Amino acid sequence: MTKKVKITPSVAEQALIRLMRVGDRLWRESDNRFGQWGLTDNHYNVLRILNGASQPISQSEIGRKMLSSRANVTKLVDVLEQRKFVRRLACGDRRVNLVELTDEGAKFIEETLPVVIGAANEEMKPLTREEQKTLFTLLGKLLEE
Amino acid sequence: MTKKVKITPSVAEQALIRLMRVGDRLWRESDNRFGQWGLTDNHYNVLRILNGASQPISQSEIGRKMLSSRANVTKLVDVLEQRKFVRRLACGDRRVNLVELTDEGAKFIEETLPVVIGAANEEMKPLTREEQKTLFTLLGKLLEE
DNA sequence: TTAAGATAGTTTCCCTGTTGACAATTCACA
DNA sequence: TGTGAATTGTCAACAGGGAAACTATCTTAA
Repeated sequence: MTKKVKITPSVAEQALIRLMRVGDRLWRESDNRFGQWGLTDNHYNVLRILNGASQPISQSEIGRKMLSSRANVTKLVDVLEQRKFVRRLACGDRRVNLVELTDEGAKFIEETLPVVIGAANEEMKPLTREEQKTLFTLLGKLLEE
Repeated sequence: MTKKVKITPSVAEQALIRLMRVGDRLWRESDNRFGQWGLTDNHYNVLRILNGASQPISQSEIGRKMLSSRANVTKLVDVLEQRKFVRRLACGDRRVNLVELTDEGAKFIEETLPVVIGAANEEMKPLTREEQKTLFTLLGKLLEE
């Protein structure tokens, strides 16, 4: 038996580890779910962002909103465009591509939404509505710097 | 302007989205931190698991504890062994490799621990100790099936 | 006006992790 | 006892995402 390091984790660390664990599990399950439609979680994320935006937005803006590299946004939009869920528009600034949700993309979101919502509710079922709210606000505090 | 889908997210969904966001951020920061020592978060994870185990444990056991595929555990242990942080032992069952932390591995953990702990505390600073505890228990409820 | 710097998107290369196939070994049970 | 099923670790192939280099374009300031 070799030497071991005695570690007594603080509350902060324990909470942090669980956060990472839960997050990891959610990302996996989410990715599985979207795989069923030949997409990644991140692909869907782009669709949701575009659906939520009041106007077409640039790729770099998308990248900023989802913490993804510009390079990756290019790829994501590529496949979404190939699937006709999304359209690239030229605009005044010739460096930028504005991206817009197509009707087909909106239809896709509409059709898949029940599944996504159902999964989320199922996921959070172990918590009461009140607990979900506290969780929400606690996470909010962590998110703002 | 194309058609949009009207979405009014439930509390469950909102909490879930924040969970994924926070988790994602923590994994990124964590990976950055360990990159400084030429390791991945997951490499370090293996070390911590071995340090916490009372005896050498098999690779598949490691994989189970960290939700990683057997194939990946092979690679992780490969580099840790190359770095002399870890040792593979034969055992009764000739299919399995028992893995054990070396003294050098323990030393590495000991030296890097302050940084890791400091980062965790910094991360959770926006929450009071009480809030950290509630967060911890709420996540616990989500983790057990 | 023009030259230096900033910004957007793409491409290429690399790293990490998963899946599936495989060989070696062990287990279950007829 | 012996045969089919399960388990363990490894390898090859593949997919997703990041970083850096590159081009095109725009902005700023002299």
